[in-house]
Amino acid sequence: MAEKKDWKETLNLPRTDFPMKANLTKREPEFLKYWEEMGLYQKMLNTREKAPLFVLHDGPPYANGHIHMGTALNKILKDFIVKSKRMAGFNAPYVPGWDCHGLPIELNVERELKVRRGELPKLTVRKHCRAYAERWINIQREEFKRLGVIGDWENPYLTMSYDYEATIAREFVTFLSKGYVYRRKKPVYWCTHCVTALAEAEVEYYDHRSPSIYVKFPLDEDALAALPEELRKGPVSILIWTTTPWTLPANLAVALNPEFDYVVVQLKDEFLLLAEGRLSALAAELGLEKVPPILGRVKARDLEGKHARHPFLPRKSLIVLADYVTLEAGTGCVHIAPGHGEEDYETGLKYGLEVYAPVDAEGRFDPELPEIGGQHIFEANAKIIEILKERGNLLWVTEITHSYPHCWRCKKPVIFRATEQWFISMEANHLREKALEWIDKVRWIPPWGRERIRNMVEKRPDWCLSRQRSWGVPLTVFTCRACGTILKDYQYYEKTIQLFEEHGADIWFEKEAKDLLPPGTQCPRCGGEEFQKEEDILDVWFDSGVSFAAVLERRPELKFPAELYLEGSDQHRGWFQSSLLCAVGTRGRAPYEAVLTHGFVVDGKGRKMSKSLGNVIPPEKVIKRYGAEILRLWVAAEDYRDDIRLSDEILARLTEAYRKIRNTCRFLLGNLYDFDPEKDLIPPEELPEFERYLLFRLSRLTERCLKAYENYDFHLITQGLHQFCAVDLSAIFIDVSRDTLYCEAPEAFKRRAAQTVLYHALTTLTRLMAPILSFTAEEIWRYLPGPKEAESVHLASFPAPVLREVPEDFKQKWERLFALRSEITKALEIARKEAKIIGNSLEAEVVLVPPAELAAFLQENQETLTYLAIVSQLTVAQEASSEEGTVLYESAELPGLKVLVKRARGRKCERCWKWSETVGQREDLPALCARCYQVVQQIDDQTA
RNA sequence: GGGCCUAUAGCUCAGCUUAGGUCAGAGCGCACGCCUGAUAAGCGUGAGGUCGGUGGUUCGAAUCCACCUAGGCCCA
Repeated sequence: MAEKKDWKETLNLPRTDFPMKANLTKREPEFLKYWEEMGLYQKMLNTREKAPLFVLHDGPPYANGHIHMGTALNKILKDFIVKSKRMAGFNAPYVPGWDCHGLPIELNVERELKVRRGELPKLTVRKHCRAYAERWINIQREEFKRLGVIGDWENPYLTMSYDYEATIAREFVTFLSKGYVYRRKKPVYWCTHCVTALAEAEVEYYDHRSPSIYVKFPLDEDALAALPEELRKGPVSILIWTTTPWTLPANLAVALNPEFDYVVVQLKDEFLLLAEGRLSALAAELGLEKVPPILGRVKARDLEGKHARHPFLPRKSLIVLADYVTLEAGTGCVHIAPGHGEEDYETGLKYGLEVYAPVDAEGRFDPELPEIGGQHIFEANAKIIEILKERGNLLWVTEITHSYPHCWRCKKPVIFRATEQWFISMEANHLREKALEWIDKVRWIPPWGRERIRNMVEKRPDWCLSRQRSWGVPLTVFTCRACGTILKDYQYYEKTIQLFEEHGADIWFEKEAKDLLPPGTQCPRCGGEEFQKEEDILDVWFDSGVSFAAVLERRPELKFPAELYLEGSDQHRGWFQSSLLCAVGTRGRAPYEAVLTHGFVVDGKGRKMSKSLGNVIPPEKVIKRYGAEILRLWVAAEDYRDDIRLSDEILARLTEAYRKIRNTCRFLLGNLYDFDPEKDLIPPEELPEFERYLLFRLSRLTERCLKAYENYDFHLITQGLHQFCAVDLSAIFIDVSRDTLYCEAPEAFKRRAAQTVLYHALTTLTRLMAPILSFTAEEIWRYLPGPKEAESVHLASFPAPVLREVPEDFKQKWERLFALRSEITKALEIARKEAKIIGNSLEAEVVLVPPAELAAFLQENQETLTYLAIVSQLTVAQEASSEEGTVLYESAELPGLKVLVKRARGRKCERCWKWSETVGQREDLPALCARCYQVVQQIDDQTA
């Protein structure tokens, strides 16, 4: 007897070099290099030269520090959009940018150089800042590229490039010349020791010991008159509490909360007005044995606009309402000095009070002030307390320790002090109103973005543009030295802007006003010829806010307005808003048609990532361990409109999902090794029903994915692709078709039909996944059989559905067949696990006993069900009973259906492993079933 | 404290807003089997949910309303 033949050689087993193991960490850099060398970005544009433009305008990240998960998420989402829009037929350029100016960089540079603000010349600081920003741009650029994000990385936009700086100045001057810009005092953090304004970020909080005083503001006649009858008997004073006596000289008002109940109480021979909610606390603080009796009640609203007398200056203090007054401390009555506090300032604006701050840069009171003029404010505290005592307006004095802002350099306490600042008016030219109109016209995704930015724009104060710092674009303003007139006309600044184009904004600090102005400039008001240039720089939000002018309008491949801005939801206050205001103010419309927002990256429990919680996962760590592809898959799998969770478990799950998709594609490739689509592809209408049904399922997937790309619903795509791989292909089509693919003759129609489905599935999946799984799609692309549409998958187009429509009864028939299949598998599982009469399903014969309504259907589809169930034999009978060695299962899903499972008849074919009574019928090849005998004969004939 | 948002099985998501009435679904993971011709693969079955909580509207709510709790972004 001949030795046992190895039937494997006669089978069409999968063949492919496509590796099962992704090895992403190693392979990704190779693809990046390949894309870079082929000039992929340029080619992506070239192939869509005449297509309609879709401009996604990049919001510039700050050029400081490594990228984090949030910036990675943002850039990956943008990459999905750019790639998918291109595949969908648009010309989708992507010009990344960086935000380069501003305080954080300046602070870091000072730290590196170990110098304080003002110790180095501005130009020197600026030079170092520029180099610093450049350094981080280069680092971040590489980090972004590593994520597989394709764009014009060689020509990004930088807010510090000369032409960009010139644009900033140009746009500012436009605002200036159109009358939006004005100058007004506003309190800012101020260090009297360092003699400088401080930014929020330059302030640190430490405990500080301050006087704590209760001060009486005697009511003026108008206020007394507003009191109820019974309270008018004697002098009544509003009682306030403060820890900064030195701000009292600047007091212009006393604020009450309109919601609180105010009372007048008698304390010894004095009548005091305060909030009822603070009365007992006050009594305790003063050490009183009992709470003073309430003489009457007062409505805050009745006192609004009336007056109190200043406790020691010959001046009145306006009684105002403010809802930020709390009952947590003090008396419920708050002393207001608009020149020395943020809230005081806002309230002052509301009531038309002067922004009064009689304190010089070094912290000394104005010389004109009686008794305290010329004294340093902190030293004057004691003197002021003494004066209050003399006037009889001090009720109580102690000391408290509380958290108080300090200068980050000299560690001394800072103050709020009003200084001249530049603003853009929200009211000039109806800026606020027009911005709100455009908010309504823009498409906000998700829709609540509109409400959010609307609330902010409705309430926001005028835009304070000036910063007392070095690293930025100067507020290009000239003022006449003689009469103080501000030059607002555009013509005065043309030369400056020209010089910025050539030399950058440094030139403003290098040259004098006369060299920046056109020759012979005279003040339009007084004819003066000497001018002063402004020294402050612009808020960096203005820099990025005009990116539409510097980038969209100036780059030939882009256009204004953009189709889309896409940033985190914090940018409703930031870039979305600054861009909107800049564009509406100068162009009369929003710079974007639509705004898409994403949430923030949080940990597995939904908590924000922070150093103190120790739950930060840097992108680099994920890339090193799993590869950028897994990071991309993560971005695509989560609904980014909410907060986006990231944890080890999530990454583990995603890795599994990735493997499933990859392996499914590998199987498809392996079974197409001898398939030439140009020769072997079968038109859908000629395919058998099972194959047609799968193409229909594939087409439904295609349509759903294309729609999801349009709606930026990437997580639906990921779920859809994964599910199709796991269920439609792996569990159903592949499992069922394996016999056909392996065992039929290579060119058999049945096999080619199955391969046709595999081919369509593969090319469709590859394209659909390309924007998301960019590396893997490209890898598969290289192995695709037949001629390719393009050298890179990213130069291809999205697939069209192969078989969009099938008749309704066809669909129903196949849904029914799958319902039956699932009942058969349940029965098989019982036979396998409980009765242990079979191992794999081919060892089984199934007898179906249908209810009457299914009888005909089962008869007609007996053969189909046999291969769908992957059993060796399947028959339909009227009746069946359970005997030894069989399993009888009664379906719950399909009432009346019984499934009998028993061991298959005949013998196992050594080639195809199906059981058949035809095995052994041929003496020359007794190990084979009839089908395999025939196939092997055929192969022998051909090779002979 | 204010504005906006989120909360469905261990994980990621459907369903909810455009009309409240299939027993709330999917994939993964898990458990238990099978296979060894996708093999550091593949297949099957199964167990998992008070739909964040409490009230309300309704004959009936995961779906509508109110409040609460937890979390996020932006302010104060």
